[in-house]
Amino acid sequence: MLPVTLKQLETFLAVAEARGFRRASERLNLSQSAVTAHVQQLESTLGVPLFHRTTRSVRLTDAGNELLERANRTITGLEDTIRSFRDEAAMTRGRVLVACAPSFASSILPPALAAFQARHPEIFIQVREAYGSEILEALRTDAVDFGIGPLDRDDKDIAFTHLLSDGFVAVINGNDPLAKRASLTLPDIMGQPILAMPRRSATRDLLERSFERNGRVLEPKYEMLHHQTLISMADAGLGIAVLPETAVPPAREGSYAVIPLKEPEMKRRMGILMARGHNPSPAAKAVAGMLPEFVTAWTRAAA
Amino acid sequence: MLPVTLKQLETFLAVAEARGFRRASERLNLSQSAVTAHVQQLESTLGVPLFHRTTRSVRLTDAGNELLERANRTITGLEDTIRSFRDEAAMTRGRVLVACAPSFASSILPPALAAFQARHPEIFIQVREAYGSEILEALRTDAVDFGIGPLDRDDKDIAFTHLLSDGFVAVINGNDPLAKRASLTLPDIMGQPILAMPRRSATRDLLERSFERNGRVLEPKYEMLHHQTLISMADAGLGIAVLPETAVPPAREGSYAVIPLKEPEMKRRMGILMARGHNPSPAAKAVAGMLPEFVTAWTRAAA
DNA sequence: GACTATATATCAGTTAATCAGATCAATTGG
DNA sequence: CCAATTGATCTGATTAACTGATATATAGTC
Repeated sequence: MLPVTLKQLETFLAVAEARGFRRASERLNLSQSAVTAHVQQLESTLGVPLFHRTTRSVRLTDAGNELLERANRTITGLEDTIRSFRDEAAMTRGRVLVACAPSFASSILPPALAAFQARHPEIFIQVREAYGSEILEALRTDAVDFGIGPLDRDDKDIAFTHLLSDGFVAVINGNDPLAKRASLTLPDIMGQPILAMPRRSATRDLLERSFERNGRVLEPKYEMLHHQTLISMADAGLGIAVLPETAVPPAREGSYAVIPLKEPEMKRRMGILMARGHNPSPAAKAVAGMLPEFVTAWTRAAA
Repeated sequence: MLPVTLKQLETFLAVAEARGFRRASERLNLSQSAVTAHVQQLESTLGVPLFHRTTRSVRLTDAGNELLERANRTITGLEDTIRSFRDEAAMTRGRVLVACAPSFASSILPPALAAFQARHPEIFIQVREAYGSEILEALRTDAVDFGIGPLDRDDKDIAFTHLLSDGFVAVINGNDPLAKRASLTLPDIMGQPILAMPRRSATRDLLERSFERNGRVLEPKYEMLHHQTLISMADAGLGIAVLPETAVPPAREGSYAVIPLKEPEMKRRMGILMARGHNPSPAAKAVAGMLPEFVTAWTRAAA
């Protein structure tokens, strides 16, 4: 353990600058005796006198001059460090990495990020679109600060904060006979060509399991990576796209129909995923913390 | 005043290296609760979490990694500083500047310096030969650590430590009638050609004042800068050299005679001169401190 | 599933360090 | 010569720091 304290060094610097113990004590809001004690402690641990003192003048010794330089560097360095970390805490600095499920990334996240960036332009936010398993992997390796996605199964390494329960919708060409229905069931669409997400995605998994529970096998006609592609294909009358509702922009007049899929209930719980024991930075905490508000705003707008 | 302490930083470093609060506490000879407290204080003042903690693992956050670097630099820098000053205190480093009267510099000082350098080869000692007034000037401007010379008059800015009382001797050619005398008085030599030091020297001053008190004026035949020159000239029969006894090497067989000048007593008190309020470095203190021993050795040898 | 071992967090009590205030000695300027 | 100022020193009181016991959580084991 180091035999000096920062107080001693700061006192020393103050005495050197103020050229007097008494003046230094006033500047430090300390008693003069404390200043004397600190300097004496320093001199004793270093084994070298630091000041030539008479009652009328205080001058640095050669050793004192050397310490002045070194101590100044140390103290200002520490001040810089503290300031830098406080900036990060005040979120005028820092970076946040998020792994986000594609549906959320394309719907609710953008306005939330825009609002955050408007208030904290210095924070660098990086979003990576990822499927459920990739999100968990990224969390486990500390590659991201937190994830946004579905909770597959309870994982004791992952803390889950619920954001919304996401239903599924069917997207169909406006002229399709089914387009007029207020809601659809799985049997309604089983005969139709299905446009689905690729196998790796959690959405696809959920859909597949629902088919299996109803004694069918999901055999998509097309398998597309991007939601927008699926929607465009459904709009073109190529089939029925089955997508999480968050992934589908509200239908414009005279275009495709968006119809909720009911029976069986296929809900996936979307939320914030964080590695248990992961201590989020202030910026990460702030980003995650503002999400619920934008979720409710989005659900209100969709209704 | 800085809101962090070195203890906190050291504890943080220990936890980071030991990857655990408990192991760190053992390494620091501290209780685990103290370690926890220190880290929490750091996190609180910086506003940023430093560790991801589970009961099983302690990992640095991004902020923690940054602090690790900075704190390491700070701590090792301070350790270097302390080591450097301790080296100076242990006199394996340092420099000493001395202003010394010529007589002392040519007689007692050399063996003393040799002995000191043998024990402390790393200390750089610089000796400047100087007359009394020059020594005082050097002391007042902090140009030297201490001086060795005569004390002209009491000066409240100068602290004096007595080393020896230096008498005067006459140096005469061995065949001179006066050479057989056991001692001489001022009237004995007043008729003779005098070989004396230049006007600026304290020795010359003292001699001049003694002549004046006896109603005479000192009119030296030759005025030489170096003691050895005066001695050689006296040896050659050119006159009587009047010198402080410390300035004259013991006479060799068959050469010039060295005869004490008595009546009037002309003694000058030689000693260590130090600016009052000047805090000598350990090395300077050591050099000054070993002088008395060599003074007694010299006077014993001369007797 | 219960149990053990191990980890950090928390709290209360004690200890040690720190500081303020008064006093002293030394020095300077009026 | 006196008043004012400065640094050193001492003592009592306050504050901060540390320890030890306890609580809580988790991973591994039988």
